[in-house]
This record gives sequence, C-alpha cells and structure tokens, in this order.
Amino acid sequence: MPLKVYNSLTRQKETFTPLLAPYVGMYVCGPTVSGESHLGHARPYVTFDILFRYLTHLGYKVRYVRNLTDAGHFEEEGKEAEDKISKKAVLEKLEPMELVQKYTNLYHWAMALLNTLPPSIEPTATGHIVEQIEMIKQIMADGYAYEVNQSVYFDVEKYNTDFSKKGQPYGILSGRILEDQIDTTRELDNQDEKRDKNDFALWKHAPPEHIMRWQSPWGEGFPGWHIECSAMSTKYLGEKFDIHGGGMDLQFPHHECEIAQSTVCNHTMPARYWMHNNMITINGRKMGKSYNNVIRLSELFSGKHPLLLQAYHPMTIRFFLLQSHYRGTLDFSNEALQASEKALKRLWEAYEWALSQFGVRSAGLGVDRELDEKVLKLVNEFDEFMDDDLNTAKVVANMFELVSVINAVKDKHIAADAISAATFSLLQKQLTLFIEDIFGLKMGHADNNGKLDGVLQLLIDIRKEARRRKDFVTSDKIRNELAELGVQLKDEKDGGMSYTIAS
RNA sequence: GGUCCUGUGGCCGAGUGGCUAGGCAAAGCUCUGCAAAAGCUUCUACAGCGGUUCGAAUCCGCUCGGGACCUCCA
Repeated sequence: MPLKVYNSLTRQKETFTPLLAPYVGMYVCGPTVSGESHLGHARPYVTFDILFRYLTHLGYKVRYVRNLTDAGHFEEEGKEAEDKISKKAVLEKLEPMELVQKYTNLYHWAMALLNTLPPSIEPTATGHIVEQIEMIKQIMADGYAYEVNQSVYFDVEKYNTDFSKKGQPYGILSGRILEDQIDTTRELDNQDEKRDKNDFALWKHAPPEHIMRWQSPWGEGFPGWHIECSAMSTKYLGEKFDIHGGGMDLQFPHHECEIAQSTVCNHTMPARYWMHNNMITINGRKMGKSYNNVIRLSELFSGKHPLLLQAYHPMTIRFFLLQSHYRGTLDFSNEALQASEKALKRLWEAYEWALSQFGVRSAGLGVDRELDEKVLKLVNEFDEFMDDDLNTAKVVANMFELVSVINAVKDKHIAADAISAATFSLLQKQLTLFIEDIFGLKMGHADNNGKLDGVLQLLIDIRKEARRRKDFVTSDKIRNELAELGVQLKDEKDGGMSYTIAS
C-alpha cells in the first residue's frame, strides 16, 4: 500500500508520489529565533521529523530544509512597526545577532532533547538577503510589485486577477476569496502606503532606529514577512518540490503569500503537497503569545511553570504527540501528560524485555496459531497505519496490544513457544524499527560501564539471600531504600529479580 | 461579519455506515512473606432533536456548545 497524505491544497488524502523518485524535497517553516520555543512549536517539528524518518524508511532520499527566521518579521502592534529582533535587543541590551544565537542554541538544545533529526539544510533569512532581493526584483520586473517610499509591496489584486484565469487565485490554499476579504481586514500600520489592504510587504524601508538593515536597490531596509521561504525553498529544492509543511496557522497568510511570490517568479505552484499540523491547546484554547498561555519547552522539561505539576521528560512529550493524529487539535493537561508518561514506561519496559530475548526462544513446537496470527497482524498493520496519513495513534494502539502479549509471555501466562520463532523475531525487528527509528523514541541509559548494574546486582543478591533466610527486615530495607532513591526492584515469578530506574 | 474545523465513556484520545481502538484512572481477582510490577475481569461512550438506511458515532438537516483563521503566531 502506498503512502497517502492529506494535502491541504486539495483538501483530501492523496497518494504520495515524488516528482523525481527516489528524491524527495521537503520544506518546513522553522521558528523565529527571537524567543524561546514552546510546546506548540514541538508539534510541527516532531510531526515532520516523523515524516522525514518514515520517508527515509520507505527508501526515499529526502532533502529536508527547515529555515531559521532570524530577521525580517515585524510586530505591528500599536503605531510603530519595529523589527521584532531589534526591538527585543534594545530591551535586553544585546546585539541582535547575539540574541539570535542565544535562541537558536536553545532551540537546537530542545530539538536534540526531543530527538528530532537535524534537517539536511537549515538556512537562515539573514544569510539569504541577496537571494531575496533578486526575487523581489524579478517580481517587480514582472509587474506584480510596486515601490512606495523605499518599501516594496506585492500587488495581490493584480495577481489574483491574472492567476485566477490560470486556475490559481490568491487564496487557493486557505479557501479564501479575495473579494470577501476586503472589508474585513483590520487597520494596520502603513496601510496608506499600500494600494490595497491585501497587499503585503516584500521589502521594508528601515527607519533610523532599526539595527538590522541591508542595502537594496530601494534603499536601506529589510526583507518582508514571507519572501525568505520562497527564496530559500527555490534555492535548495527547486522551483517545484514535493512537500511543504508547517502549522495550520501559517496557512493564511504566510503560505498563501509564498505561493503568490513563488508562482510569479517560477511560473509554477511551488509545492505539490501542503501539509499542516493542528494546534496544541490548553483548556481548549490555542497556545500562543496572544493568549498568554505558552509553556516553553525548557519549562516543560524542568517543571517550572505555574500550570505544571511536575517536570516532563522530552520523550514523554514526544510520545504524547504520537498518541494523537497530527491534524487534530491536542489538548494539554497534566493528567494527559502523566498518562503518557506511564504509558511510555510500560511500552518501553515490555519492548526492552522483548529485545532481551534474543536467541532464548525454542523452536516453537507448541505454537498457538491464533495468537501467532494475531501478533503478525498487529505488527504488519504498523506500515498500513503510517501509510494512511501518518496515523501514529493507531500504531501506538497496536503496540499496546503487543505489550499485553509480551508481558503475558514474560509472566509465563502464555507459554514461551506459543509464538513462533519467526514471528517473535519479526516482532522484535519491527518494534525496534517503529519505536526507535521511525517514532524516534529513546530512553537514556546512564553510561557507567555497567558499574551501577554491578552494584545493584550485589544488592539484589543480598536481598535474595535475606529472603531465603526469611529475614524480611533486611529484604524490605533494601527494597524500600532503593525505591526512595528511584530504583524499583521487581520480584519475578521464578524467583528472579529485576530493577528499573526512574528517570 | 466572512471562511472553516469540532463536540466520543471519570480524563486523554483513534475511528473507513454493520465487526465493543488504545492509553490513564477506578474496582475485583491471580501472583507475592508483604508489596510493587505484570496478567485477567469489570466500567460498552459517541452534544440534542429530526431524517436517509435493513442498519449511523460515522451520511443529511436543524438546534445548542467549543475552537481556529481573517493581525505576529507552530
């Protein structure tokens, strides 16, 4: 079964076929590094990380481009239009680039903890000023942009008129009709400069107080909101590429503007599949700056936030995201995160036990046909569910059904050879593939050269000895005090003992 | 106001018209020196009202509730 993905452009699931197999070009809108990443940011990066990993698993050679916006997005609150980065730089008495570096580092730190693979290319807006200027010049030459007071604006009206005839009106992605927009747009800064309210800036003239500024044919200034993505995706992925991803809130106007700019320059719709992840909500409300309800990733990992009852491990966050489908909203709560934490622990312990059974299994004379087939079915459905628009939630559900089987074997409720050796080995292989390689889950093991294990083994031996003597005072002391240190001992059915260390 | 999305058991969340997703929580049982862990069992829900259908959580209509975008935003 081929991979199908939901394309926002056509509003339906479509079979994914790359333009130039086995190569796949994927562009994902990255963060604006003028502040710290929050839980909401984790969603697209984890979602598209999983897509990246899955496409790679399917054998595609993926070039994954995810930009860093380190200049050029403006806040237009109140009366002054200021470059977001330079504004904050003044407040914190930092060089703009120092600030950008700081937040870039923090972002990379969080991404690494969440175990997202680095993209193939991570271009910055400031590193592509030349490309952006060239693109603007071309749009002007084609008559779709005009200059006013050293700023350049895109002529949306003209674009819409001309490209509607070619079946690509402005608003094609978000389903908006330009005529309906006109009266609803709010009063914004510099409206008087624009010929039409829907026009958007390609290049902005920099007032004297702006620190970040570049020379351009129109004077000193900085690039507009959307041009960087058009310039960088064209440069690294070509005029037409396979996948463009990002959060749903970018659909309009950001992606719509990107389409318009790129189409004028390259005479083609830039991306073939547009994929958008949904929002993370808190108490049913979107997490966002405007609502003042953001939980930064560093706060989430440390537990330091009024809304948090505890710290959450990055893998708990990742797993939490996997338990729902990326196109649905996902509601944050301590309860939900705690449920994910426990669930992941259970999954991981069963998985590790299953892996430890390499070569331990007998030839399997007493194979339970029905059970064996059930396991095979559950394992084989992993691919099927992923192919259906990355339904990680269903894969996870199957994994838990397998956890029950694994635990039953472990506890000897099911005979060790009830599952055939071939099925068991496939189970091990597929669990590793999906849990670690595709879902990117990873549980840290303190690397101490087995010394800790040795120490614990010693304590376990002492406790076993004590129990044999029915010296329960000693055995309970060992168990209870280790528990306080976060090491949980488990007595097993056959008299064995194992331990787990709380993270 | 415009354009959309959405309403699932105590909580979180899948769900292609017929085959009780899954997780967490709760209760009982098994195992255990006692626990923990694990296993088994129980809790069979789809906002309301109509309609289509042999059959609807799933399709259609209305009502009510929630949300997103239209402005920086993942």
